[in-house]
Amino acid sequence: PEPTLVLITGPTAVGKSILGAEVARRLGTGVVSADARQFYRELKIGTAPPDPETLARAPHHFIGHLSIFDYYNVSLFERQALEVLEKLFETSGYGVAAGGSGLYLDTLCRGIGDLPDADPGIRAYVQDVFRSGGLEALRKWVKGIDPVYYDEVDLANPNRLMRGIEVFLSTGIPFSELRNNQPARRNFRIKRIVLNRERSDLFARINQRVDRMLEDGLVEEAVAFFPYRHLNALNTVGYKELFAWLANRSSLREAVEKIKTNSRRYAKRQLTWFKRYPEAGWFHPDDLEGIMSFIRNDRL
RNA sequence: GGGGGAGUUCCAGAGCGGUCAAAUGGGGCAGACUGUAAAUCUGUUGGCUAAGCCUUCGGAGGUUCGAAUCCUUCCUCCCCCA
Repeated sequence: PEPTLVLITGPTAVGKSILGAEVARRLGTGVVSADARQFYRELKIGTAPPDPETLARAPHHFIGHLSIFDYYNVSLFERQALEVLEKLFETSGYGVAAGGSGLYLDTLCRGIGDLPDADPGIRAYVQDVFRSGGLEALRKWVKGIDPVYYDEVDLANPNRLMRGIEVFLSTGIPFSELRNNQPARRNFRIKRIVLNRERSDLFARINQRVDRMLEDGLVEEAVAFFPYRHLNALNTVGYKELFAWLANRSSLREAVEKIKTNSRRYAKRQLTWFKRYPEAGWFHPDDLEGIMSFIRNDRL
């Protein structure tokens, strides 16, 4: 039979890790984490990685496999994760992917095309142009090298504009031509589970989790990484707000509140993303039995 | 007790006779998203039988064709002198 990839996703703090580990345990397989911040081994508190007990329930992959100094991207993740999944499929016929990074999960399901990795030098150069010339400069540039992309992009979004430019600069081919929108073929079935709970409950959990991180030493962790605050891995909720405080741009109190509201917003953005899968099964994290039967029901 | 200042839409805070359902920011809500993604970006935010109408700018009166904006009075806060 075709192997099955069980995707377990949902907003931050909903309870993905524990449920994902338990589901993997029951299926006799392992967990591929799809959390773009738990990749970094140095970030031990602010990214809320699974605790030892959870990790012990099933083999986990892609948690702390990177350093904050490493370059990484979704495509790298796609290749590596697919490899791990193949092995999991061989032993149990199932694989579990748990995490809240929508783009990473999507890439596992449908691929992301084949483009050269970003060249750090080129990226820095394009960023310089943005810094000095602003959005206008980027727009003009994109319009000149790739009018098709210009008509498609969100012209207010610097990152999107810069990506198009960066790709053109490193390949000489317009981004709009290189981007292929056909989903990749996959040799496994996908069961998508979205975890959710009442919003008031979710938000309360988020707030509590932030308080717990603070007790666990989030501030100390942020202080330690302050010198590296410009690294992409540290442009992360929980750290960037504390960096603002450390740079004297806010009070500690304000920073903590900011962490909470930014986490809530992140959760909302995730929910918006997850709403696009009509085939997904939405469950409360406590409904383990419902989830297991959804996974085992071949007609769904 | 005397003197001065303030009460604005969820919050902060502009407005100081019409162009005000009311700037701006925050928060909320909704959304976008194929290589930075816990990133980045957008929209919306009094109600309705919606190109129109209704109810809002501490309360009550008043002036005016017309008030959040002027007057009277009441209530509540803040500051200074005593």
